Amino acid sequence: MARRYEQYCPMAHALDLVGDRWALLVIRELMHGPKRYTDLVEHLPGIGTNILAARLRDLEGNGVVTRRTLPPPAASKVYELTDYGRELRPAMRELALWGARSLGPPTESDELFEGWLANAMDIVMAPRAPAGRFEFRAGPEIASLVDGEVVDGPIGDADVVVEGDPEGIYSLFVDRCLDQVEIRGDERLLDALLDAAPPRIETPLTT
Amino acid sequence: MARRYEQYCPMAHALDLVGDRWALLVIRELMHGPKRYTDLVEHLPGIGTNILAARLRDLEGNGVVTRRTLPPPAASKVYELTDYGRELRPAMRELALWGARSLGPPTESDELFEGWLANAMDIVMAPRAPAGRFEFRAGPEIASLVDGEVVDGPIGDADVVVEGDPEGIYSLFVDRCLDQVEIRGDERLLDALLDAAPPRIETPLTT
DNA sequence: CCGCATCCCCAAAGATACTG
DNA sequence: CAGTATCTTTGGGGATGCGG
Repeated sequence: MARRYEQYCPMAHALDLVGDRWALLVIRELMHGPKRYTDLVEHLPGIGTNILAARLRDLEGNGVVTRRTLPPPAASKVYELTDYGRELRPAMRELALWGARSLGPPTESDELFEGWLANAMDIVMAPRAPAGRFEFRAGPEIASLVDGEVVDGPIGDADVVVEGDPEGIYSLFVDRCLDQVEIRGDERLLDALLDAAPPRIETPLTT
Repeated sequence: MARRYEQYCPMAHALDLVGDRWALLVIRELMHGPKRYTDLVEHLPGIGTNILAARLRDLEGNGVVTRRTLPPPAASKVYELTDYGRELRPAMRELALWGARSLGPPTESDELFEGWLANAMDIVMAPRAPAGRFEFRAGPEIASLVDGEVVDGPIGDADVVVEGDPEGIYSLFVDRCLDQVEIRGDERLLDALLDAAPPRIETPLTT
């Protein structure tokens, strides 16, 4: 674990627990539910295996993550968040909302790892989404929102289906631009979703 | 600046901007208003001067901080948050609230730097505080809350004055324990403050 | 004094190979 | 599959220097 700040400050203490590099991204992955070591490696492009092992050790020691062995015959180990770890969701949501304001559309160098769409929807839109069945498709990536719950993959009986490339989805979420995506179904309900969970892009990118 | 994550994720992007070690603590200091380089060094015990310079450079490049030269005759340089930087407040508040739940009372090794009380009050209590004039004293450290605004130092005409040592203040804020502090004035108003902005300590420390 | 830059050292991160 | 071992690189911590 990285060195502690040793200041009597709630935020410094929070950073002692989850402020190390990669820690919050590991937690982001575990927000969807328990995952195996290898699953984590796949969803965290660029992380070294030793780093992941170290982070999981630290987070476990800090009471944020627990290690569990699945009952036989599966018998593989999974990592999952503790109750305390799950309570990070509001903080992560605010941080993600803040980041979204200067994120911009995906570029060449951005890794569009499996699950990016579900991740973004879960943390940015899910908490305030209206009731309804939404399905979003960005190339191979498909994620749905059912009454405020994010579901990986397609759903049947969707009220709205949105299809486009990552840039199109971005322009929809951030700029409310409907031109670069194909929309089938209840457009008003989609408007309600965009109204309820706006990424609130107010600040231009400065750099 | 540390290496970027290069993932298309709003949170990963936020961490690219303010996820480096010390960055959020620098921003915490600037939340109260512009500060000079040396003021920052004093309030961030343990930071290397080169690290602080690097962080300020990075944050400036990321559009979170600006550098300004005061008009003569002062002519000294100050750093202050941009509008975008100030918008980090909700994220920092949530993170601090989360951290507060496992912070515990101050220990020997915790540095009780100047301003810790005002900091904690500002980020944890100010956003939901009821109208009223509160003054808190923990040894040499005095901070006040006037209608939801944190003010350094004592105020005249306070509705409530609370006096105690850091442990006592902690037990008041976190455990609602009134025994270790001396309270003068309107106890009901103090109750309202504690109700409105509870640190919500629900999870026991696991380590 | 203020605002850094430089230097040295070590700990953590990255990359890769390998093992129970 | 789930990590450990090993090596290299990079950034942080601490002290000091130095121009404005």
